[in-house]
This record gives sequence, structure tokens and C-alpha cells, in this order.
Amino acid sequence: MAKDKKVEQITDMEKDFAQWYTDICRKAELVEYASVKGFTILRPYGYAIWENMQQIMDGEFKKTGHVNVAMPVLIPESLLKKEGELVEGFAPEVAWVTMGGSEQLEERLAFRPTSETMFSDHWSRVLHSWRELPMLYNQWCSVIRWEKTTRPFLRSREFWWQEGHTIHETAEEAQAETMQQLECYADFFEKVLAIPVVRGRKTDKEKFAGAEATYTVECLMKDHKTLQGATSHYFGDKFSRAYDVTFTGRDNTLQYPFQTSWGSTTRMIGAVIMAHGDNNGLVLPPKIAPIQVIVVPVAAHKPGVTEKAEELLNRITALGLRAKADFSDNSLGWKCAQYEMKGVPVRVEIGPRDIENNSCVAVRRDNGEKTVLSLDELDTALPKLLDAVQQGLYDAALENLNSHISAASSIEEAKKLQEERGGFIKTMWCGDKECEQRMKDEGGMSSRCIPFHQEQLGETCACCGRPAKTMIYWGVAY
RNA sequence: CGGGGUGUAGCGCAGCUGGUAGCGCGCUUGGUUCGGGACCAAGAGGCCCGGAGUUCAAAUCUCCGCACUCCGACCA
Repeated sequence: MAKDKKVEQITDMEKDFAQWYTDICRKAELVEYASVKGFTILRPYGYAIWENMQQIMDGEFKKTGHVNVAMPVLIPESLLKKEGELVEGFAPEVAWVTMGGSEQLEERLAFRPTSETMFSDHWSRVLHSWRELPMLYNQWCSVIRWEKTTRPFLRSREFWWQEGHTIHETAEEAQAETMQQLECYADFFEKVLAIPVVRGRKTDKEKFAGAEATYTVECLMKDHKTLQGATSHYFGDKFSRAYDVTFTGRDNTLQYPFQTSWGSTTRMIGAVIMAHGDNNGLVLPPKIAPIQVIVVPVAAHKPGVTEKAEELLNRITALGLRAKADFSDNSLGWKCAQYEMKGVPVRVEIGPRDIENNSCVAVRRDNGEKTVLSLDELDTALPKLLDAVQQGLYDAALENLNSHISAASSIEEAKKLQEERGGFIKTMWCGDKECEQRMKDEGGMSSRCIPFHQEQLGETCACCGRPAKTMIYWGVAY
């Protein structure tokens, strides 16, 4: 009976969102806990999602001239400490290597929490002339940050990411790079992950340690908490000076290059889960789904069904779609539930009745809609259906975002709105760190960003009543 | 790092007024089924999280660890 199968089901998101999230991570076979606290194993299905993300992003980075490199995983303490602000920011969460074999090391070595220092050190040795600029580097790797509390994808002690690092001849060029990469991320979220974002700048309190300015794309989850999607930083020549990176300029003077860095992580998988998932499990945007179409034969024992299903699979694969067929002897219901759990965007069913009618049944994961497709029109209809799922997910997420941005004119009002509606709360702000801290302490929200799209909501700061400088978004963040 | 919860078969749990283990699902084999989580039969599978104690005897009682998880603080 279905009742007995409940152990296989996941917790309803309305009942316990956190548990629902964890259930999906495990039941959709994305992730498994490792034997060291806070470390996770990305299982084949989870890793395949990451690979699809990587492939698309990597292509975009390369279009704008970036090249991939690989830096060492260990950083000598002395090197890490050269830039004061960065060390301070990361010090509490650095993991150290102190032994080499059975020998105590002269100097302890840090597992990279981020690689600004390695890139800077490298550049200090290889850069000579303005003619070599800009250097547009990126690396795909994992980093380690000794987090206190951990959750799959959202916060783990090791996570996989890409970190772009560039140096430029002028400040303007570096600033343009920072913005270009932010826009690259925004595009990726909206067009590939189907998650609309708010673009903006971080406050000084929230910016990356050591950065002159941090820009961010912020997104909204289904529980109306916010999540920082990706960030892009402008460093000025701060690291160049700290690490003595210099070049001879066009005017034959020694100059410091201007630097940027930008990163995005496997946390994006968490964003996809929480932006699109439902009580039947994961819902994947077709563009990153490891399996875009699952072919399910119905009554496979009947003559011709398996053959027809195989033929169908071959046809779909030939269209360039990522497809699989399930010929196992599990029941139809089991298969439906299984691929819904795994978030496969479209399921195609084919059985004796369909064969008779020269058709198949296509079912959308995002809204459950079933359509009978003639096998004659399949080649055009199926890609169209996947596009519709991609768009449908984006539209729903956009609707969620737009209906959860509320304006407030005081901390009390902001807090009330946060409790009632969640999402982003926008207010005017004087720019003072103290007011930001008050919103945290009294309103329970941190600043998410100062959006590029500014609105004039009033004249005064919602926290202190003094003249406001900007509009700012607040939220409860992951 | 503070506060709560939980660790028993792959998963979900029962057993906890001491006597070294059981249920459901899953798994294996055979058969019957098959348009939304099928059924029958026969099997396999357990240093009861770890370490100390108490006891003739510990999954069970006492300490100490560790892990997972949730809520805060901090962070991608």
C-alpha cells in the first residue's frame, strides 16, 4: 500500500523547510555525508549538475578572454598574512597543515580558503610590462573554510567553486571587469538556473575582506529567505601593494596593477533546490538537468513496447537532448515518483495505447501538465516543451521575488513585514554602520545589497531618521 | 561557539524498570503483475556511534568523547 511507502517520501516544505531541503539532498542522491564533520561527497547525480553548471559558465568566461589555471592548495602562513584585512576576515576559519610526514613543519601551511594571496604572489614574479596586461585568470577547485555549522551545499567545510582573478593596467578597466563578471553571474542565474536576481553592491559591513567594493547577485528562496548567489570584487591596487606586484607602464614608471576577483560555488545547487523544488522533490531547470528527458515504457512486457521505447530514446538523444530510459521492472508509479524526486524536467511515457496512436505522453515536472504528442511532431515539440519548463520555472520564481519585496519606513515596520511576508524589505538608509547593526539586532535582518536600481522611497533613514543616502535591501539570509 | 534533539541492518524505527536483538521498506533469487509508489514465496544482511566504568551479566544504568541535525552568533 502507498501508506507503507511513506518512509520514502520527503517532509513537506510547509511543515519543515529545513528538513525538506535535507531530505531532497539525500533522497535525490545529490550528496552524502563524509566521515569528517562538515565534509560532503558529491554523488554522481549531484556532481553531474555541477558539471553542467561548470561547462556553461566556463564557456562564458572564455568568451571574454579568461583562461584557466591551477594554483596550489597550500599557502604558507607568511604569505597569507601579507594583506591584513583578508587575514583578519578568514583567520577564524582557516585549516592548517603542521606536519609533513612525521616532521613538524618550520612554517605551518594554510589550506586555501580563497586564493588572492597565491595569485598575487605569482603575479609579483611573472608580471613585468603593461604589455602583459590584463591577466584574466580563473580556476576551478575546492577550498576549505572551517565553518562551525554546516549544511549540504549551503555551508560545508570544503566546497567546490570557481574563483576568477584578474589584474589590469587601470582602475577603470578593473572596475569594468568587476561589473562584467557580475553581469555574467546575473545572466547565468536568470537564463540558466531560472532564478531572477537582485543586482547590487554590498555594504562595507558585508563586503569581502580586503575588497574595496563587493557586488552581488541576491536571490529569493521558496521559504522567503534570501541567498547570496555569487559575488564580484574590486580590489583597487591593495593586493598589488601588499604583495609587491608591479609592472613597467607605458611611461616607463613602475606601477601597481588593479585587481579583481569573483566567485561562485556549489551553493548554487542549494539555490536551485530551494528556488524550484516542491513536495515531490527536486525540480531542475532543463539547462542544467543531468537527465532532461526520462523515457518510461508502460506495460513493457507487451510486444513491441520495449523496442518502441528504445527507438524513442535514440530519437530523443539524436536531438541533442540528455535522455535516459528506465527499463527496470519497477512499477510505473514507482518510476514516476522516482524521476520526480530527481527533478527530471520532462517524462515521456510510451505504452501500447500510444503505439497504436503513433504518439507518446509528455509530462512536465514543473506543473505536472500532461500532453499527448504525436511521434511525427516530437522532434520540434520536445525541445519546445523543455524551453517551456525552463521559462515556467523562471516565471514562477520571478513572481515569488516580485511579490516578496516590501517597503518599510522604520525598523519596527521592517521587522513586522519580515515576520509576515519574508523576502526582501527595502528601506532608505543613511549609510551608517550603526544603523545596519540596529536592523540586525532589532529587526533580525542583515543588509543584502544596495540595489543598482534605486528608488526614492523617502527622505530619511528608516533606522535613525537622519537624511538618507540610498535605498537598501534587507533580508534573512542563508 | 552557545542552546535543544538524535545515534540500533542500506533507509525509517521499536526494544531502554539490565539476561548480547526485532518490525516495515529496500536488497538477493524464483514466479505472478504492469497507463501513478504491485503481489507471493524463499533468503542475505547487525563490534546496538566510540571509550571508560557499575554489574555474575550492558543496546539498556553512570561518566567522557565523537558524529549528525535544528535554532542562534559567524560566514559563500
